[in-house]
Amino acid sequence: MEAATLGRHGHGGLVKEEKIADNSKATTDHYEEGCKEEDFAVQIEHGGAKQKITDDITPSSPKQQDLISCIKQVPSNTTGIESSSMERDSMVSSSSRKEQDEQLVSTRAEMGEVREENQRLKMYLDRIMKDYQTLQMQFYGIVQHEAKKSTTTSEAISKNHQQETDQEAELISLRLGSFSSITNYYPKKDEKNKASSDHGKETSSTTDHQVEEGLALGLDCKFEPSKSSGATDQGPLSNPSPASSFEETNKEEARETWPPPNKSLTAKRSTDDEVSQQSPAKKARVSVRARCDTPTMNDGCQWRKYGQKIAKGNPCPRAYYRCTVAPSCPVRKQVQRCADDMSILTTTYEGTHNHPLPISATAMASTTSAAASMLLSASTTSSSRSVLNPLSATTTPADLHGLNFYLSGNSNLKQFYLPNAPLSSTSHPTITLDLTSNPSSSSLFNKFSPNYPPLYSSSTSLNFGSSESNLMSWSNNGFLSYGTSNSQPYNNSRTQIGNLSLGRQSGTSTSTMQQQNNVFQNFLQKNGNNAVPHNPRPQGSILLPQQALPDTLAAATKAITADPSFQSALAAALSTIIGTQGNHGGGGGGSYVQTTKGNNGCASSYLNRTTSNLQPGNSMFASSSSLPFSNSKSGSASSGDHREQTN
DNA sequence: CGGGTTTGACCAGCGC
DNA sequence: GCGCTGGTCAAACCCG
Repeated sequence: MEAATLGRHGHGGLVKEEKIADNSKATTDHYEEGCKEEDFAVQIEHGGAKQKITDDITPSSPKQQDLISCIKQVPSNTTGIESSSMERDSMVSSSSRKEQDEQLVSTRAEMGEVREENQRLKMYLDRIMKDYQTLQMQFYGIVQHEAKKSTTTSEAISKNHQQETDQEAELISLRLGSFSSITNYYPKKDEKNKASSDHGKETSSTTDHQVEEGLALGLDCKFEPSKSSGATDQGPLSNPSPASSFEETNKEEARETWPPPNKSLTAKRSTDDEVSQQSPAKKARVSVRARCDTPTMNDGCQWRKYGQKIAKGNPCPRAYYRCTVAPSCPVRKQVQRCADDMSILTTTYEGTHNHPLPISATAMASTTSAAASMLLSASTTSSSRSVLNPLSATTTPADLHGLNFYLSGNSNLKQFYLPNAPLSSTSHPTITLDLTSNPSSSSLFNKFSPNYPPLYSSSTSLNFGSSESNLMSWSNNGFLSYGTSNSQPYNNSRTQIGNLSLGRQSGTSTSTMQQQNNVFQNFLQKNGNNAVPHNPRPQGSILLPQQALPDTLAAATKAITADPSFQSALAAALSTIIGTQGNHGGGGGGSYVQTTKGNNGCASSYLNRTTSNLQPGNSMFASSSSLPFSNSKSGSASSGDHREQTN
C-alpha cells in the first residue's frame, strides 16, 4: 500500500490527500492497462455471464466511462440488428450476429471487471483512510502528551486541550478576518523552520503539518475524507472537499497580510515583502473588552510592542502589538485602556495567524474567529434591513440600525439584531466582545469576575448570558443578550455577563462579501446545517443579499451559536480572560505563555494599585514596570508627533 | 549582546 | 490642499 505509507509519512492533510488520490489514480490506471492485456481471459471468464448493465455505474476514469458508453450502445445496436434481421429474414449472416454477441459478451465482461476493480479500489481507499485516521489519532495523542508535559498548570491545559481536541476532531480551521488558502497558512519553508525552532515542543520533523492543521484558525472547512466519503465513489479521489475548492478560489488572496503595505514602507521592508500584497478590503477586527488588572490580556500568544499612540478621545495611549510567535505572522493587536474606567482593557485583534498556535492561544483565537465570522456573516447580508423576527415587539429595527431575526431549533430561541450602521470610527468592520458587565450570581463566570458594576457601551453589543434558555436578543440600546429568557434580556443585568458589539462598516466591498460568503458557506456546510439552502453555484458567484436573507443569515447565526466548538471556545476564552483577572488557578490563566512584558500604558495608577494583588500566575504582568503614564521622560503618554490631546 | 520597549518621525487615508 | 488621525518604522534605549 503505497498510499497508506505516504499517508503515514505525509506532511499534512492536504498533501496526504493529494498523494492518496494520486496513488489511487495510479492504481486505477495501472489496472486498466493490465485489463487490456487480460481481455481475452476476461472474455473467457465472464463470457457466459448474463449480467444486466445498469445505469448506476460510476466510472472512475475516462477509460471506464468510454467503456460504459460503449456497453450501453451495444444492446441498442443489437436490438437494431435483430429487428432488421426479422425484416430481412435470413438475409443477415449468422457470422455477423455472432460477432455482435461476442462483442456484447466481452464488453459486459469488461464491465464486470471494472466493477470489481472499482470495489477493490474502494476497499483500498477505505483502508488508507482508516490507517490515516488511526495514525492521526496516535499523533494527536502524542501531541497531547507533550503539551501536558510542557505546561505547568495541567488543569488549564486540559481545558484548552479539550477544546482543541474537539476542534481537531472536526478538523475545522478557524481564521479571523482574511482568507487564504490552507497551504498558505503555513509559513514558507524557511519561515516555518524558524517558527518550528521557536516552538519545538509543538512540532516534530514528521508531523508538524498536522499540528498546524489542527491548530490553524480560520473558517475554512476541512472535512475528514473518511467521514464524508468513505464508502462512496465520491471520495477524495474525485471529489475535492469544499475546503480545497475554496482554497482554489482564494489562492490569489492567500498571501495577503496585515496591514496593506504602502509604497514607501514596502520599499523599506525586507522581511515582509514576500507575504505582503495589497489587501483588497479592510479586515475584520475583533475587540475584546474586559476588566483586566494586567497590562494586556493574556491570550496565550506572544506579542511584541511596536508602537504606541494617543488616540483621539482617549487620554490613554493605544499600544500596538504584533504577534511574534512566527516571524511573518501578520496578526496585530491594539491594547487600550478605557478612558472612563481604567480597569477596562480593550484589546483589538486583527489579522490571521499563519502559524500553529500555542494551545493556550487557541481559546481566544477561536473566540475571535467565531465572532469575526458572525461579523462577516452580517457583512454579507447587511445591505438588507429586513426585519426577520415578527415576534420581537420590544424592539424597533429603525432604532437599531440593524436586523432582527430569530431562530428556533434545538429548543433554542435566538434573536439577533445585526447592526447595519457603521458604529466604529475606524474603517474596519469591528466586532466587540464586551466582557465587562456585571455577571449573574448564578453565572458561570461569577466566580471569576470581580463585582464591577455593569458597563454599557454606546455601541451595539451582544451579551452572552448564562441562563438556561439560550435566548439571544438585541435590545433597544444595541445590546444583545444571550442566554436570558427574559423578554428584555438586555435589562437583565443579573444575567448579563458581556456584550458583543457588532460595529461593522457599510463599505464592505463586493469581493470581500463574496469571499466572506464563501467562507461562511463552508463554515455552515461544516456544521452540517440543513437550514442552509444548499444552493450549488459556481465558485465565485455571489449570493445576493436578497437571496441570502433570511435563510443564510439565520442559518449562519444558528450554525455559529449552536456550534459546540464556538460555545466551548467562547467559554474557554472567557474563562481565560476572566481567569487572568480573578487569579483563579482553575481558570487557566496562570500557565499561559507570556504575552509581553510590556504594557499598554494609561492605567499605570490603576495597575500600581492592583498589581500588588496579582498572584504568581500573573506575575508576568506584574513585572512590568515602565508604563507610559509613569514615564518621566515623556511627561505624558503621548508618543510620536508630539500630538497633544485636544479634546 | 540579543531581544524587547520607547518614542520621535513618517506616511496614508479621510474629511473639510 | 491642508490638517487631523491612525498606523508603522526604526534608532535609541533598557534589561536580563
